[in-house]
Amino acid sequence: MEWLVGLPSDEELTPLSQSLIPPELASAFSITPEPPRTILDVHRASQDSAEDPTVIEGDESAAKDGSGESSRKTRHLEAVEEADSAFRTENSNDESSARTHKRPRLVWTPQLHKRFVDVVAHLGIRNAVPKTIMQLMNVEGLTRENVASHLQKYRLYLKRMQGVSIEGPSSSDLLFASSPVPPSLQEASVPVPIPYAPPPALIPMPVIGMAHHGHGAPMAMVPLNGQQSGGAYRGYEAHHPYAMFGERPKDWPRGNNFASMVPYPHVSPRSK
DNA sequence: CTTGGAATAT
DNA sequence: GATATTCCAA
Repeated sequence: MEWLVGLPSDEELTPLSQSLIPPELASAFSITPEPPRTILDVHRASQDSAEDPTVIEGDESAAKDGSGESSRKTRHLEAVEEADSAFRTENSNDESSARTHKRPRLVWTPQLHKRFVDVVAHLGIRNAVPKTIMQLMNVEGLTRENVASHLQKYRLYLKRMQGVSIEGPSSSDLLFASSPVPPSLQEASVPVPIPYAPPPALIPMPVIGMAHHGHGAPMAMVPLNGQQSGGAYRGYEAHHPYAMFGERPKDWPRGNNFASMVPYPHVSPRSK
């Protein structure tokens, strides 16, 4: 197991599912355009690409399946796989024609959120708007409103952070804490290569195949020692894969003096 | 006609 | 709480 030492952690590894060849470039060379990854693909790849050695070695701990598997290299994916798709399995009826039918509720898994944060960070808050973020994330099925909604919440999270800096990440901040945003939300208007989706530029940059090692089994991660004793940590087991956003600050812009905000910039007389 | 985003709804 | 949807002004 010594060989594990020094290997990049899961977070440090190059995110999978990044298009190595820009669409334009691909088409120019008659290369079959690489289809955008499905959220499910991302996850599958994440877990499947390389089972965590520590887990493969007959360590059943990861397979909290509990369905009594014998000592074997259990592909604890069957159970997980389905349950882990970002979109909740809805009606098996595939009649849905993109329109006319509402999509299943999106689940912002750590993987997805990671991409989101990366993109936002690379864009800089100024340019980080739903549409752009969505495009750069390059995840099939992801809609603008999906991103918009998440972004809205993400901003709230950021706001809370700058407020009280000396505040240990609460148990529920796990997800966000795992993919911290560059404290200086500097904008990178200058194209810092965003792995996930190549910008519409035709600049053939040398691309070398990179074998990404897989992904460990961070899923089993659990709030470190102690934490909040009282609050039972149900986490993904009961509800969501991870707690994304932390709890709200004890007291925030309630009737307090936050002069910067205007009473009602939005509301207008509904005279129609 | 499209998009960002706060407010609201589920 | 997490996401979705509504709604209006840019």
